[in-house]
Amino acid sequence: MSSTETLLKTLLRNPYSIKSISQAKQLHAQIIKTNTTHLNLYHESLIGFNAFHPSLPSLALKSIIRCYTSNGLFLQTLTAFVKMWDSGDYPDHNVFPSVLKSCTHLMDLRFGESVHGCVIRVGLDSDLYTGNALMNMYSKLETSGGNGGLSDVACQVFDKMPRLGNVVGNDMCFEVSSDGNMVHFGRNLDRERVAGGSTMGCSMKTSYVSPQSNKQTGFFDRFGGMSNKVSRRNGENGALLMYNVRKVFEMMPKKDLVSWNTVIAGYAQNGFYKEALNMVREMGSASHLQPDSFTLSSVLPIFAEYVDVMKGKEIHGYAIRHGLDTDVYIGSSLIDMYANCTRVEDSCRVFNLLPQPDSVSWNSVIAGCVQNGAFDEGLKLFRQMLMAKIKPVNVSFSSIMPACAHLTTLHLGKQLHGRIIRGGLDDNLFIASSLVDMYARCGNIKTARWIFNDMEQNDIVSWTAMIMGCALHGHANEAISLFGQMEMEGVKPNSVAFLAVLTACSHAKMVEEAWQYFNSMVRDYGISPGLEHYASVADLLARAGKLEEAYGFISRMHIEPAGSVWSTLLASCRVHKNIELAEKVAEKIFSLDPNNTGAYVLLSNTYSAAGRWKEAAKLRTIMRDKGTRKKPACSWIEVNNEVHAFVAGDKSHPCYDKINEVMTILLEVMEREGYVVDTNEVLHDIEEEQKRELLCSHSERLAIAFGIISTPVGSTIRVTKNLRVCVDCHIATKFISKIVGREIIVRDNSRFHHFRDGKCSCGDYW
DNA sequence: ATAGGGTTAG
Repeated sequence: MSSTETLLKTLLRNPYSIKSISQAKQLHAQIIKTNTTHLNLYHESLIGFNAFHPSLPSLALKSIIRCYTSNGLFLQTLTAFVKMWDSGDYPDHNVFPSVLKSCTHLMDLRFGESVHGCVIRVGLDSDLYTGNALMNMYSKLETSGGNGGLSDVACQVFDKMPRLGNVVGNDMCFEVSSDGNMVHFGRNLDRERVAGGSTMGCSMKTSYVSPQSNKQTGFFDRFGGMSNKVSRRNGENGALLMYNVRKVFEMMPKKDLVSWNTVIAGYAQNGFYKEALNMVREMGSASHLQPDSFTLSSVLPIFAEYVDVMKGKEIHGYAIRHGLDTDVYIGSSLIDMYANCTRVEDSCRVFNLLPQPDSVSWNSVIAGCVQNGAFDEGLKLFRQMLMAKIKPVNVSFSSIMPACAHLTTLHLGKQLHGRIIRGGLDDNLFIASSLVDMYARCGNIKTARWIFNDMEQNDIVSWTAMIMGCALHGHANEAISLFGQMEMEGVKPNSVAFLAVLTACSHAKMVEEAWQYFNSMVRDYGISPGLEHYASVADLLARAGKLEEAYGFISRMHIEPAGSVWSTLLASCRVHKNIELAEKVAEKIFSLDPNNTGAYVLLSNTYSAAGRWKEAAKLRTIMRDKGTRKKPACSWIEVNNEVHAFVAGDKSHPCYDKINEVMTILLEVMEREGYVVDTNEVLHDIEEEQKRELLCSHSERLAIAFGIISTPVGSTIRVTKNLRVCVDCHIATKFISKIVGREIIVRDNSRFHHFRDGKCSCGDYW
């Protein structure tokens, strides 16, 4: 504490040292000028001080209230307000906006309603600033439920706090409908009508001191209040929602741009999109006011959610014409809107044009990239953000973590986790869920489970992350058991959760169980299956060898099957060498997508596998004529933060000689132990020895061989492939894992095969 | 006194 502050405190503690109002005013001015960290202390002192100088308190309290609010000391604001009210002094138009703002931040609707009562009583209900603050409060705190205004969660917080005294026998001012909702307010209502209801008023006899005065922030983040755009999107069912905002608005004799913007934002945030847009129009016609940056950044999220890029662009154009396109608020909304419309490049363009991107702009563009699958770009931007000295916040971590999860870069994820813990952010629901997902996807199920168990509440997202992690890594039984536990704990599965459990079934060849879940989803939960659910079941049937059944299932889908759904069946036709069906399926794919090169290759390989070289060659000719090229199968492994990628027959790696040496030795041992190269699947027009060589230089095997020579003995080898693992490689890797005594994890886009001691976690179900 | 960004998807 500085010497000035000490002096001030001493003066305040010795009220007799102050002799006149003017001296007091000087002191007071000094308090406001001084650093406000210890405002709390000053306030306490001031209260004592007031007792000796009864003429002073109102003056001091009035300015200190504004001071508290502008420094985020919202509870102190309310305490001071109560003191002021108690002292019988009327607050003025400077006080109410601050007090109402504090109520809004503390999510205390009931206190706010009381304050509204005071506003009316004092006769300030026509004050512009006060009205605006009132509308803001109602639009943020009122929910559609009939519980008198507070959401369940908010009630829990609220009930723990000391309340104001009961309101009995005052001349206040709310009319209450039978369901407890306030439907009208006004002055001088008949006392009798108010008495029996659940009315709140403003006889503030008790003081308002919360035990939580040290922890004033955090409500919003923890309970997803107004900082969460999803949680308040409940406009469909809330007839009463926005009623009071509207009412205040209509009663305001003077409205300015802020008033309009507040109502528009209220409508937009509560899901009344049509009304919000109508108000923008009305604002122009009725008041000749032009939309400003506030208006636009309230409206843009509507088009983001509607995925209406044309309307979004209109706004963008308007912003440019009015020189508002470099505004960070509009910029962030535009970034989000474009990203939501899957136009990440446009998001980046907007971002790059911002002269001074702030934390939210950075987080918007990072989230935009990650949500559209541009993981590397997201990570790059995250690093740039750190270099720009922008401190990562909650949102930053939960936005970037999925990038680590999908790239399975465990070391990066762990680094971020470290930062999260050091920042004390690990109890955030979003962050914890994203961590569970990251660890689970990286195969670190134990750590995922540990974080999962440590969470205060497990919602559908964290459950699903857990289930999906188990499913992808072949722990089907654990996934299914988790799903059961989730249902038992009353967490209702959604379509993503069902997808996760179906994936688990699919990975373990559990056909019966899959049907059960598929049917239960429709029957018990009324969720209609999406493309992914169909794809998952079809994939399961096909891999299980029930090819005809899979064909029938896909044919009977009630939505158009995408090429990808047919493709998994085609891949299985190849594995099971069913040419007739493969031809039928390929036909379907070509009718949907004539240039699907993957299908040409698969069909051609199916012919090869069955020894029908002519047809295979014919297809390759067609492909060549069409000029289409399949993206080559590619595998990669990360060693020391460096990615080493391989394609089949790849001799370009600097360590190729070593790799080749290892593979030759391995092949010898493998064949001695019973491995037979399945040469059937390769082209017929090359020598047998060449076939062997070709097979033994699959991209997966090159990557594994490199892993063997470049990573510590005993450590896990992690390889990723951009296509499905092939059968021959699968068998070979089982041998390799046993011979070198290492765990090998091969990921083929969607599933992880854990090879250990000659076995694979998937039970040879490829 | 008003506005923008986040977790699960074979």
